[in-house]
Amino acid sequence: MRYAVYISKERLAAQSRTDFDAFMATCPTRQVVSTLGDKWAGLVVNALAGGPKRHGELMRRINGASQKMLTHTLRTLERDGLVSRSVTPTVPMRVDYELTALGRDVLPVLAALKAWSEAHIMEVLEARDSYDAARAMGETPN
Amino acid sequence: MRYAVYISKERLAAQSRTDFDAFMATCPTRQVVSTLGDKWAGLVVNALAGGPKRHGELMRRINGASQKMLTHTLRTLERDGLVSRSVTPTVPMRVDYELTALGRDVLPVLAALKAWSEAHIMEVLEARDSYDAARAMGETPN
DNA sequence: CAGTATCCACCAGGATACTG
DNA sequence: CAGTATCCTGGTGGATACTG
Repeated sequence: MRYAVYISKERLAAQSRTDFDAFMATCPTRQVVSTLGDKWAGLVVNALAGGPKRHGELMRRINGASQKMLTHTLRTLERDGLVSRSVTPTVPMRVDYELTALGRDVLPVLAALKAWSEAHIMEVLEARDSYDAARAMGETPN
Repeated sequence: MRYAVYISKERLAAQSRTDFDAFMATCPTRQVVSTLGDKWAGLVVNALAGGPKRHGELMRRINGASQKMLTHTLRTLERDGLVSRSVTPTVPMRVDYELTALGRDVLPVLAALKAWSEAHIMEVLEARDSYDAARAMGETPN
């Protein structure tokens, strides 16, 4: 997910429902997944589920994200209307990020994704192991 | 979603639950999303929801995917145990792809994602519009 | 028909250094 | 503190041509 295929909402509204399957470029699901699927977005949204957080808090909480990517992820989420950004112009400045109503609305979906992943990750990993093992030796899938 | 960060299931099992939030590299959700989020995977799984399909059928159905990416997507899904591949060695050969039990199990999650996307895509697009409009003119977020 | 092989463009994302 | 700027890499994914 990672293609910036943005179409106008006018054009989208003009499309028939069946076109969604035919042309993925304009598929709403892909547009959403391309944001939510990007490496850190899910983590950030989850981190913000507990309430507003400052930039630094998120940095410490996410662990592994560079400021660049954290900032970029926050910008994308803000642009998509899932997160709001509020600046307090003190010195040093203070910036708080918070989920919008739309952002809070995604939480259940993310939770469902997370629940499924945790419930089935072992099966997936085992499938990978046996698949890889089969190729490793001379093509004997057993 | 797109980083091949694969860890052994032994190592995963050894981790405490809290580590999942701290180190995304081993986060089950990310592992699953990195497969499902990749450009065509969702479309393919959805296309297979209606029953087994041949390679050519999928090509025509997905519309826009190159054979390379379709094949690659199918291989990844097969490796992850979501799709099974069966070859009939006739001339010309015939290959059928089918969702496994695990694959069918993801459908509800995908459906939830799709439902949310279609329900809220307009809000997202509008948010993008006003965000972009605000930057376009001299920084007047209104 | 169902792939594989090769070449190539693009951009996500990391590292590092600097600013208001 | 919260960013921006720059450089650099590796992987994704498209186009095209070829094979069993």
